[in-house]
Amino acid sequence: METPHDTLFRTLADPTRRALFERLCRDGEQTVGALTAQAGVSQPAVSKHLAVLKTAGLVADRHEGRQTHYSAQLNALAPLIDWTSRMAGFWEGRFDKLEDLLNRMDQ
Amino acid sequence: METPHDTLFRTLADPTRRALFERLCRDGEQTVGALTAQAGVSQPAVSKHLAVLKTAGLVADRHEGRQTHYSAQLNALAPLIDWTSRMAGFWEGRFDKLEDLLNRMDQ
DNA sequence: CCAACCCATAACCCCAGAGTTATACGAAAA
DNA sequence: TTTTCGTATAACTCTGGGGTTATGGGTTGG
Repeated sequence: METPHDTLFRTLADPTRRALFERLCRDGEQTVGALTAQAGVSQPAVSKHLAVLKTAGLVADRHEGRQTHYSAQLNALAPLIDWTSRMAGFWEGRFDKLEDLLNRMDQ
Repeated sequence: METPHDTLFRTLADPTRRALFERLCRDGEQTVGALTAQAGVSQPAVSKHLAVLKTAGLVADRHEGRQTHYSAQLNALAPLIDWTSRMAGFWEGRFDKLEDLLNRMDQ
């Protein structure tokens, strides 16, 4: 069986795929064509990556006529945050960890 | 060129390797033998994974006699936190995001 | 209806990398 | 010194999965 962490890390490990997800986070909903234009790989490759992202719950698709719009689903990152927090929790106290996060976000 | 995010995600994508890192976070410093005993793979495989983790800065090694002790380096997770925060930042305001993180840590 | 278009799927190639066994190397023990 | 132990490296195999081109399946426009 594959845990949510397995799925997330594996899905985000590929640079091309992660770039697609980042773009959807940055620029919002995009069509496959728009994504392909900047992906640096062929359209079928983009479609496959989007399918993987969808399976992982990281994106959602919306069909409109003959084009498909994809959008990022930020909730799917929750297991990643959980995992990081847990790893951090093994080390330092809760408040230290929080402080770190806040400082990091401030800069 | 490979960004810190690339390295981190790629390194943590493998379940066996991530399990090794998690164990080092949980139980602290461990010898290769101790890690091998629970890894479910051969000792050379464990050594290779540890080498990859070391290259990524996720672990440090300490030689004592004929055994090598490995320990987790939590600082190396910083780019992962940065990345997650940045993705979250594209979506919601800073306070909403913070609230989410706090809620998540509370449970 | 037919053509052009957008996207998904099929079929295939190729290689990075995770696993193995065998072996080399340094340190402790005999 | 010789042997045994702990770990790293070498050499190799093999599978997963990311890339490609070709094609299918709806959808819009002429």
